[in-house]
Amino acid sequence: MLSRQFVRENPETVREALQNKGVDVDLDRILKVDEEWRELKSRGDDLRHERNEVSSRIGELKQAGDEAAAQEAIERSQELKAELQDVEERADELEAELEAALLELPQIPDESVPVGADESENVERRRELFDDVRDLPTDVEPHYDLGEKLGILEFDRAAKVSGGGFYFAMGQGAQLEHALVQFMLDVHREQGYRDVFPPLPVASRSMEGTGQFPKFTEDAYRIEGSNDEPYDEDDLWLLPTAEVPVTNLHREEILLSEDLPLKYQAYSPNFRQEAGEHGTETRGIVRVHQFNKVEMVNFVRPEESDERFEGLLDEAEEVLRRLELPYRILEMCTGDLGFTQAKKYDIEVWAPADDMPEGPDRGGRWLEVSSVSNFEDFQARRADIKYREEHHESAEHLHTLNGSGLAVPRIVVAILEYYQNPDGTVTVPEALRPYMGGMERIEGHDPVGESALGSDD
RNA sequence: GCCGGGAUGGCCGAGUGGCAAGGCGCACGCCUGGAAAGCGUGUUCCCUCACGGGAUCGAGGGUUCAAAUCCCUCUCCCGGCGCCA
Repeated sequence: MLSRQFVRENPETVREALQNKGVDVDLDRILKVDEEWRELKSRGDDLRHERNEVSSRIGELKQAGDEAAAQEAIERSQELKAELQDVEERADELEAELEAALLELPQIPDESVPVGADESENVERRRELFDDVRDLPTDVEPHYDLGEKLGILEFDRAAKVSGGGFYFAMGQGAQLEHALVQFMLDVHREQGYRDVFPPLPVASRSMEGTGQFPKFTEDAYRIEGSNDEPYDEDDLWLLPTAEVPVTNLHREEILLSEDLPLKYQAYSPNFRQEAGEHGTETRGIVRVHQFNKVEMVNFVRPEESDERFEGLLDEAEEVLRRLELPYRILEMCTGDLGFTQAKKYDIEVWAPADDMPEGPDRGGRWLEVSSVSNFEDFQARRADIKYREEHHESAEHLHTLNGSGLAVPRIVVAILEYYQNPDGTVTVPEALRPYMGGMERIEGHDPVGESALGSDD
């Protein structure tokens, strides 16, 4: 959320940001409501001032035993009360409208962010680990076919049990998920992160604190009731990312300067409805309703957030460097920045099987496995998270950042495809072997059940 | 789930209808050869260029000229009982 004062004093900056982000909000209306509110507020303050004076006079008069004068003052006070009620009711309405409107204003992009209309104008910053790629089979099999063939991914049974868009990881596939999670947590722990295992249901108020709500309710899983119905601030939703509980961990708190920078990492499953997202680009486990992810969340001093942003990117990249998976870094342009973000990088891993139009020249495609964002004070203001530099100073909003480190299923896709061997087995990346009981290759499992009888392989 | 007790500033803590005590911490000043101690000032948010004013005692509503204080609803915490993987 932008501060009222900032919007009031920098309307042109806000207007430009709205345009660059492609957001349509009636800024003039907000400015007008703010001005009217301030007028009413100062009128109300004056009335209240008078009432306070009358009120304390009543106390004095009563104590002095002057009942007649006291009665007169009480009548005056009653008049003021009625007048005050009028003014304040109107002021409260305006303030509520103002607050609601401010919640819908997006973060201002950082000055350094390239201006662009949509994702086609994002800027590729660099590619890593492409100098010495593995020898791949002539035809790399897509992860969904290979995964089923190896008996480590189950889609039909997941659809039976839970519905479309879910998957079972089985046997060595399940081991791979666990291994990746533990491996990532170890890497980030070395980088100074403290582990958090959060509650999976989060209240609406928390979704608002990180900026998912009020605009984006349709993608969340609501625990009770329908998404179309109005919600209360303590209604529960399944978390779409651990960013929500972890950032809200310190909601309405004041941290001390010695606490900062504060680096948390959280493994959690993530739940997203992904309405309407079906097709060849999302086959398999590329876009599912539930997936594992390790998320890094940082709380920092405002002056440190730029530097921490680059550090966070490097911390996420470290996972791919150790897994030896080729990837690229993409910087989002203004039009592709999310609602809450001032600046954002995506890390996209190379998945060589399916050739996609937007993929690299050598074939395959890019899969976003991490999104590293600087929210500056946008979330901190919504969630009211502050810090105090010196104990006697007043508190100010700190900066929050986060980055996935990383999304597990898409890493599974990259491993199944990039580490694929001509015989249909998959080599386990060396860094991961200690987490897989020393396993060097994923060779899969025999099928289970009647459906296995007619299969010819 | 039932019964009881709670929620006051960065922290502790008094306050049961009439301007929210006191202590700790922190900062600055005085004092001192220097320090400690001591003394003084400051230490929430909003409006205002400022002077100043307003709000604030878990949240929301009510009673009253006036609510931290009385009444109602809710949230969370603590204790006891019950149930439970």
